[in-house]
Amino acid sequence: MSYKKIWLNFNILFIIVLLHTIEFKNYTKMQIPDKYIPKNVEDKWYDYWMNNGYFYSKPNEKEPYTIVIPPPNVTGVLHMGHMLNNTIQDVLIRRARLKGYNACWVPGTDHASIATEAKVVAKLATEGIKKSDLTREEFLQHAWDWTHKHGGIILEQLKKLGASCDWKRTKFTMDDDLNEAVKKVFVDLYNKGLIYRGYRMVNWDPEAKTTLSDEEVEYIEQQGKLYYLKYPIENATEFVTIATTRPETILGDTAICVNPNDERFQHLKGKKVIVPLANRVIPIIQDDYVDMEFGTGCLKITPAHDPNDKIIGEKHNLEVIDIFNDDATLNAHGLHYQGKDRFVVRTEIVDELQQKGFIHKIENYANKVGISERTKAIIEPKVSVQWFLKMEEMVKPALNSVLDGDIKFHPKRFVNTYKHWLENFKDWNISRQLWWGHQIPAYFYGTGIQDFVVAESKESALKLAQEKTANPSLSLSDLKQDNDALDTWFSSWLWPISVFDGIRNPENEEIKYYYPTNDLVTAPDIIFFWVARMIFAGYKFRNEKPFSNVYFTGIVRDHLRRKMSKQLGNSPDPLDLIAQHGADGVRCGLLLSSAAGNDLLYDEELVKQGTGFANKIWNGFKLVHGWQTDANLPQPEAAKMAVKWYEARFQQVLTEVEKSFEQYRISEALMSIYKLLWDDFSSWYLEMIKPAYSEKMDQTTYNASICFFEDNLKILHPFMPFLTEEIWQYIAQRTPEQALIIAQYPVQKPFDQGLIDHFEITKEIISGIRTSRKEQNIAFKDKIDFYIINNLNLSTEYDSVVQKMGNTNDVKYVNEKVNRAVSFRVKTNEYFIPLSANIDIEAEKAKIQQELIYQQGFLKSVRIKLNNEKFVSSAPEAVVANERNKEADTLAKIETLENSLKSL
RNA sequence: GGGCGAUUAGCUCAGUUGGUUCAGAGCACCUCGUUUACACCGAGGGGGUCGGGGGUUCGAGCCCCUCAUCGCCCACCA
Repeated sequence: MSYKKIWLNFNILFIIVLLHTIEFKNYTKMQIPDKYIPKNVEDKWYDYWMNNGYFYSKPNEKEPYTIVIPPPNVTGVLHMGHMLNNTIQDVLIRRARLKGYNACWVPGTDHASIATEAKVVAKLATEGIKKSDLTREEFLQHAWDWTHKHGGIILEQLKKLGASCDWKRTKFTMDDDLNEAVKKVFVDLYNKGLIYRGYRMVNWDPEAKTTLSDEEVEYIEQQGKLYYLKYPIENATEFVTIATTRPETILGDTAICVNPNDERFQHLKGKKVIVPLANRVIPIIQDDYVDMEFGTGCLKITPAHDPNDKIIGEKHNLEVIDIFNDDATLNAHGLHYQGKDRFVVRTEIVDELQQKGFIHKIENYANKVGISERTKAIIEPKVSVQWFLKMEEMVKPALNSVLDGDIKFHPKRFVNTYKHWLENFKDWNISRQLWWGHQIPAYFYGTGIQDFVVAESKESALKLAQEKTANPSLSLSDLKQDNDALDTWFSSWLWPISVFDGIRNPENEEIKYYYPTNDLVTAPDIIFFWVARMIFAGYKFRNEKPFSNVYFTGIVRDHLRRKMSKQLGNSPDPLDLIAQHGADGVRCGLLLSSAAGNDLLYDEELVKQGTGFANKIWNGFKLVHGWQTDANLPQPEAAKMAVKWYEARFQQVLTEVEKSFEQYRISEALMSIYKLLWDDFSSWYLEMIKPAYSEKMDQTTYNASICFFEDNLKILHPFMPFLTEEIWQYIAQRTPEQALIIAQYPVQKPFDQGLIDHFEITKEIISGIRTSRKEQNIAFKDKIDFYIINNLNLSTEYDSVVQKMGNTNDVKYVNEKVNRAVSFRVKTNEYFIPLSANIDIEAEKAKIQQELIYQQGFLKSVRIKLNNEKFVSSAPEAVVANERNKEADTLAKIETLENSLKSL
């Protein structure tokens, strides 16, 4: 044969082999990728879920499980807080879906009145357009354009995370139907006398030029100064010295106040002082509000710009002089400072006062100053006519439901915060001098403060106005709708009801089916803004709670405990993170360390742990998937035990997971599953049943393993939806009805605790073998002999497991110690591994000696307890019996050890 | 100023009505190891007087008092 022929034959042979291989593979199982690469599969499965409509929900015969999303700002972008929050919601929803509930997660966005308006104003400013140059309609057109351009991006981002929202239900708080709900509620509350118009001290944001609710004001400490000013007493040469942090407001002063009990100022009674610079004459009044200890004991009263001064002013019928324009520049009352900003004026007026000798002294002084949550502008207290909602009667049911536990907070401690706030709640200022929002449905027909009617439409307003004025000739053009918009929260407090159209159509099928919702997942910083108000609304408009559980997430911080923020640049871009590590990894990473209400210290290591976990599971699947079976093979003893054990262990963990979820300990649930799959399933179960290299597996074990794998995937799916669906679909060809996302969650069954306990002992024995191997430098691949002195008469059914996992020959039972062997003890049984080489007797002795010392010490501590009469007489019987058992066990163990020592 | 919460291993945290060896988990760390699923691995290991002090109890990480430190929320001291 020539070389050419040989070469040709070789080629032919090669081709035949190759063809055979290809045919063989097609014939058996799907080829699976060697690595799990999230970005290759995540979009595929999300589209699959969407296309098959698994996220969609409509009322049916099943029990509903409902969550309404905390609607993010419509033009917002996803940040780490959203990621955490929505991951938790998705876990809850997916789990409910698997458990057979009709799971409904309603997504949507909030118009975020002040935040969005500020963005639009800023955007217009870059184009050289001022808000004040536009009509309301023109401005709103810009706002809508902006909303359409940026709105909903955040919802698209949530899809990348795997959020299984019912997207057909997506709502926006300014949708027409939601707007109607807001109007209806406003009119209703007005007609019941709960909404009123009042002239009150409110928080004024000079930047956004609107009022704010008390909750929208944050207080920050500021290093300021305390100015001591001298006011000349009328017709005298004397001065009265007052202390103030805001010298510019002297121009609005309408009195000086002292405490009536203050001896120092008795002679001033009935006198008057002259306001420096303004040269107005104002009275000296007395009120015990004044703290005699603070400052000079004299207080200047500026009713227009200080809430307390306002109260005193009302009490003493003082004049109110407002010195500011809407942008906090001074108005005509500001004399020659008119038109200048309040802080500029502060500096200048101090100079002038100094020059003119009105300043006694200036001290450094730290005080708190209120700033706008949104614009960060310093709040100016100001009196103006605004709309208010009476809260008094709303509070009671809302407080009771939480105190009674009808609505549960997780963690519980937020109940205190909630209670304290509700007990001190003042009427809610609901009007805003903004355009972007729900316009107040009040219509003015005159200029008087009460010349208005409230109605859902202009047409019905007209009728009311005609009746009220007894003027039938009043026409639509005589009516002018209130310019103000409502506080954002006045629409979002209806969210759990309005998304199901429960305000306009209280009897509709959807609201009756889905309401009350089950769980609310949100950040604690909006407990007052939103959570409390939804509870108010629930009882007010449905006479029922809006949800049963509130899960408060923590704040996502970096590893230095700094809050993640754009400004600091310490927040990773969530989408980059997902692209890089996969949604499952990110979800896992976020959940692994986020107990409810605890802040989460984000660390990329956690995400890596998540991806590592995904990889581990994938590899386990590769192993199982690669096994070839032989129906004629009997099931090995070790595999039989492994199957029985894993069945029980799985059930045990399933129970743990249920319990964790009941308590909303979601990270704990994930950790239980993590350990089950990594330690129990991969490190123990799979190793126990794994056939030797190139050998086949029996059908029984194989089938059981596939079942276990499927059950594992089911319980993991809520946490890692993409990976689990991917593997699920590789395990078998599935129809859309058989997708994992809608599979049936494993059913809880009783399990054999004794079996698990016994296996724990077996693990200890195997661990003992491994330790001995290590100490003696015996490689794992070398098979060893193994002997037991079985004092406990443990059953031998686990011997096969020991043999396999310890790589030993048949386990041999003996009555006497084995010579030339190392030994270890589990419970009171003793185990021996004979050595071919000489053993180090001294080392062995030392080891036993050490164990002996520990046991003797332990015995001593047990006996101290048992010899204590008071312990024996007052401790519960079970506890005492336990101590006696410990004593007996320890004695037996000590005996064993002493014998060993002797025999050496 | 008032209230709430925290302080446990190098880090992040569990520890459920005081009682089984209760001082734990994950990560990190150290040692050894390619036994073909996985080095994103396996086996083994070290590490904490549970913030300090006092008290109650037969028994305290857990209950009480007190001090210290940190965090959060609320509040009109000019």
